[in-house]
Amino acid sequence: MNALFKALNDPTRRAILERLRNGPASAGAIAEQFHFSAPTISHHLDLLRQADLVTSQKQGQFVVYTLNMTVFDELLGWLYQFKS
Amino acid sequence: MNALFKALNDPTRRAILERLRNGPASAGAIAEQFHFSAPTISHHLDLLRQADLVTSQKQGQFVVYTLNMTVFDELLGWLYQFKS
DNA sequence: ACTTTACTTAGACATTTGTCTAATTAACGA
DNA sequence: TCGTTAATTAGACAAATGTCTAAGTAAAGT
Repeated sequence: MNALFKALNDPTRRAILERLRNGPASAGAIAEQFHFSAPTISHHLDLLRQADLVTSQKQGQFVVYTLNMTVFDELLGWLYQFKS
Repeated sequence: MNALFKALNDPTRRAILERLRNGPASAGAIAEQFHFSAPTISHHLDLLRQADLVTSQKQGQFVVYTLNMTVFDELLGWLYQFKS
């Protein structure tokens, strides 16, 4: 839960998630959209993975990141307790 | 949106929100539950207010904090775009 | 009036965070 | 086998964050 909120607490990481809504993408393809260095994006992807918001598979040279939506259920569950 | 995720990215602040589910409470009453100093809790409450997650009204000596659930709709809306 | 109670503001400080450059690893292509 | 491309790891650094103590403000009690 901590890792989840931590991962979501950054506009770049949220934008990456939104990017991944359109389907899986390689680290490089993701990085192209942002004006940050590759290591920075790599670090963001790492935090997203720690929160289990994305998964990654190595495909040849590339590392393909995929959105994992099941984690959102946890968040929805937490939110739901406030909806009386 | 930034203020919202920022406010949620701390276990103490989330615990305060959960405390407030049981109804409004004064800053002091909230602070009693935690082993942090009053200024620290006051600061957390400030961040929650900045995110509009709580409102505060002064009642005599006391400052009563109330959960504002309407903000969760914004979060639910953001989440919803991922639920294909 | 003075003291106490409730809370916030101000300022300090260690830790965490987001970013960078440089170096490293791994796969591909000629 | 060598150079290129894709990505991560390592290390540095400024900025943001969470905590504290001390000081300030304001309402209530006596």
